[in-house]
Amino acid sequence: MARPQTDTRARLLAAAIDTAAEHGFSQLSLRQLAEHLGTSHRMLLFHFGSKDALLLEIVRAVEQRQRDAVTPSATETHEPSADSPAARMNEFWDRLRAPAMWPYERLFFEVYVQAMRGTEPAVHLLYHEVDSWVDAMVAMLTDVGIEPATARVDARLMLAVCRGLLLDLVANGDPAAVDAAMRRFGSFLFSAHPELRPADPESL
Amino acid sequence: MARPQTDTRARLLAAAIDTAAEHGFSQLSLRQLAEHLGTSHRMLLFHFGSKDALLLEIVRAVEQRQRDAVTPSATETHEPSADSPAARMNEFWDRLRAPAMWPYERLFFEVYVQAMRGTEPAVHLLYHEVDSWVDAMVAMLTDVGIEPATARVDARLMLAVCRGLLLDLVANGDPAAVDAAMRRFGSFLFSAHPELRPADPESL
DNA sequence: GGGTTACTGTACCGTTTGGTACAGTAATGG
DNA sequence: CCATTACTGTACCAAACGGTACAGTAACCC
Repeated sequence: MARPQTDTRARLLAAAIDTAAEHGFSQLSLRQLAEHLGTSHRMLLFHFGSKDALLLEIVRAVEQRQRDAVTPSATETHEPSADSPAARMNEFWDRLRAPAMWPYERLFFEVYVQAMRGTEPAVHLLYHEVDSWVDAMVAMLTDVGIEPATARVDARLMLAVCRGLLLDLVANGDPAAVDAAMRRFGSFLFSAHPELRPADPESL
Repeated sequence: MARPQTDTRARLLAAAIDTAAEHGFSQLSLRQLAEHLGTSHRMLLFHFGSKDALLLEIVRAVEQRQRDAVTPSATETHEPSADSPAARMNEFWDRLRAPAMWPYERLFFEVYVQAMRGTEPAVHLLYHEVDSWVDAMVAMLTDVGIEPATARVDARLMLAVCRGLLLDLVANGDPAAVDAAMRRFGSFLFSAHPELRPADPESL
């Protein structure tokens, strides 16, 4: 047993992220985490060096997930605006609101709140957080013909709507009410930009 | 010295809320808090019984602040729709986005995140949280003539916009960008409800 | 076979945590 | 004057925390 080197470490990290998503990030202790993972806190310190180093890797994973959520996946054939704007936004929202994502959204908000307090491992999340989301949404909106100046404001607003509705959803668990509010926002957006309106208005 | 009974307690609680708003809620320890308050953790336990009891009182105070923020203050003469809808919404947002409120909004989000995890003293926040906001905004919107069915969806969306933009604001501190997004949302809302549009479009 | 590398368990360290025991002080009410 | 009430400081407790020391064990390479 001299080979693996970083194999167990990667397995532990993936399991640690899931555990943090499921049971909480801010109150996490190495001993509790190790118990969930079927190991000892001694092993976590061996593989990650310190608690902060482990938390930092979790934060980086959350950061990566946020980027992946907003960036069109590289596996798909990427033809610019293959689908209608409405279809792309619906798909985007459907991915975010899926119940399977709730633990990871809770994890995101937990890290975000710690980051806004300046707590050390979490603060790295904020470095490009809002900017990268806004940039990605601006790209999505300009891609379909909205002038950049307007797109930037619309993108920031849409980001806020997504975050606010997710905050509602993960705490209250009422998808129908949240979906209705998102559809309403879609209709606002398409009223302001009639050129984006889908042929079939029911798809909103 | 037999009189006061609850005087010091009230003073300590008010100071504890400010300290939690300024320095954080979730990582708070009785000893650190006592040091900020110029007393000892022994005193906090004497006046509040336990840490959880103290945190619960802070949570209740956060709850109260949220209700006060959304309910028109009782000190003002309360004539229905004395001001235009646009003016009332502007006033509402101005109150929320004031830098002096940032610590208390951070405190709110911190408690909210703990509540969505089910953490014990914080969870009381959620019991009537979204409902009371939505109800108050529904009242504001129906008050100016919007049919209740639409008002409920609009209110939930507006709540999400406020929360999302505040989350952006308290973490990134860019009032201009956030204000622009809120104005954009206002224009969306007033396009959907032309009867609410103010006489002076510049007031948006 | 021997040394190196990768990993693991046990046992411990100092510190901080929420909470308690207990003695003491100071003012009021009878 | 004395008992009660309201409060405060000191000193302690067991538990949990992050982190370390050290002695192993098991697989691989030479």
